[in-house]
Amino acid sequence: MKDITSKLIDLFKQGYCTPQISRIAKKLKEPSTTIHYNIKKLERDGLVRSYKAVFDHKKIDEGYCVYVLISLSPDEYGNPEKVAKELAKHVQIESVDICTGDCEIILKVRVKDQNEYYQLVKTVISRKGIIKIKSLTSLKQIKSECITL
Amino acid sequence: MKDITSKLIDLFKQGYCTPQISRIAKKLKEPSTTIHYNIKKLERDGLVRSYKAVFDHKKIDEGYCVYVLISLSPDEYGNPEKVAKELAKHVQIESVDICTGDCEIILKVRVKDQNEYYQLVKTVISRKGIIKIKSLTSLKQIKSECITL
DNA sequence: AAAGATAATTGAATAATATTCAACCAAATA
DNA sequence: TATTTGGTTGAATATTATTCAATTATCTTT
Repeated sequence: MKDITSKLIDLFKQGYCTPQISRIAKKLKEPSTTIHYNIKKLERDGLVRSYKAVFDHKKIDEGYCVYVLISLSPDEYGNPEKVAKELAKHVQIESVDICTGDCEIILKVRVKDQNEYYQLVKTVISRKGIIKIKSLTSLKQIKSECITL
Repeated sequence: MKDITSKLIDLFKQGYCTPQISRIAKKLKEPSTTIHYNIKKLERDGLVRSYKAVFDHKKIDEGYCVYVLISLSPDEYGNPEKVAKELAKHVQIESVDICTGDCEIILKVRVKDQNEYYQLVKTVISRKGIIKIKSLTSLKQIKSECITL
C-alpha cells in the first residue's frame, strides 16, 4: 500500500486546491463566466494567495496546539525579522508574527503531543537571542482559521 | 457593476474550494483515480474539514491583526466555553482557543485598522465575565496559515 | 457633455477535469 | 488458506473550467 495520505496532507497545507466556480455561480445566482472573471481578477491582484485545505488537526497528529510568546535579548531586539524568518521555516510552526507589547514574536505551533512540543522548544525555539519563552497551551479550539469546530 | 468581489471573499473564508486532483496526480506520479479515492477517504474520515482560500489580509481590509489574551472573572472561570462560543460568532475573530496559563481565552482578530479594533473591543470583546484583556498587536506577519509571506 | 478608452458581464463553444464503474490486487482476519 | 475488506487502476462518462467574441457599463479626458 502506498502512503498517499501523508503526501496529500503535505500538499494541501501549501495549496493544490482551486475554487468551485459553478457552485459559487449557483450560490450567487450569476453566470459562471462572470464568477470566473472575478476570481481571476482576485488572483491577479494578489488578494488571494492560495487555496488550501483546513484540517481536523487532532486527526492528523497535530492535536497539541501552543501559542508561544517570545522575548528577544537586547542584541537581537532591533532585528526580530532574522529570528522570525528562521522560525518560519519549520512546518510545525503555523504562524509567526512580529509583535508589540509583552513580547517580540508570537508563534502558533501545532505538534502531536507535549513531548513533541518539548523537542521543538529544545531544538528550534530555544536559540541565541531568545531570552524568554512563555507557552500558552490550547486546551480546546473553538474556532480555527475562521471555521468553527 | 455588481460587487462580486466581497461576496467571493466571504464564500472563500468558509470554503467553496476543492482539490486539484489531476495536478496532484501529476505531482505524485499516481493515477488520478487513485488520488481521487484517497482524497474522498480523507474527507469521509474527517481529516479534512474544508477547502478554502488564504488571503493577503492587507489587501482585503484586514491589515490590522491582534492576538487577544482574555482573563475571565471567577464566576465565568469554570465555564469558558460559553464566552468562547459567543466570541466565535464574529467574522473578525479568526480563531478562539481555550487556554491554560496566563489567560483563559486567546483570540486572533483581523480588522481593517486600529479604530475598527477599538470598536470590536468596546462592542463584543468587553462583556460581563471578562475582567482583563491584553492585546498583542502584530506589526508584521512573517508566516500565516502555514504560508510564508 | 461627448468621445474614447478601459473594465466588467455574458452566452456559446471548447478544453480540461472530476467522477463513476468494474476489474483487479493487496492486506487483514478468522 | 479461504474470505472479507480495503486500495489501485484504466476506460467511459459526466461535470466543470476556460476561452472567445460580443455587449454593456464605467471611467477619463477634453
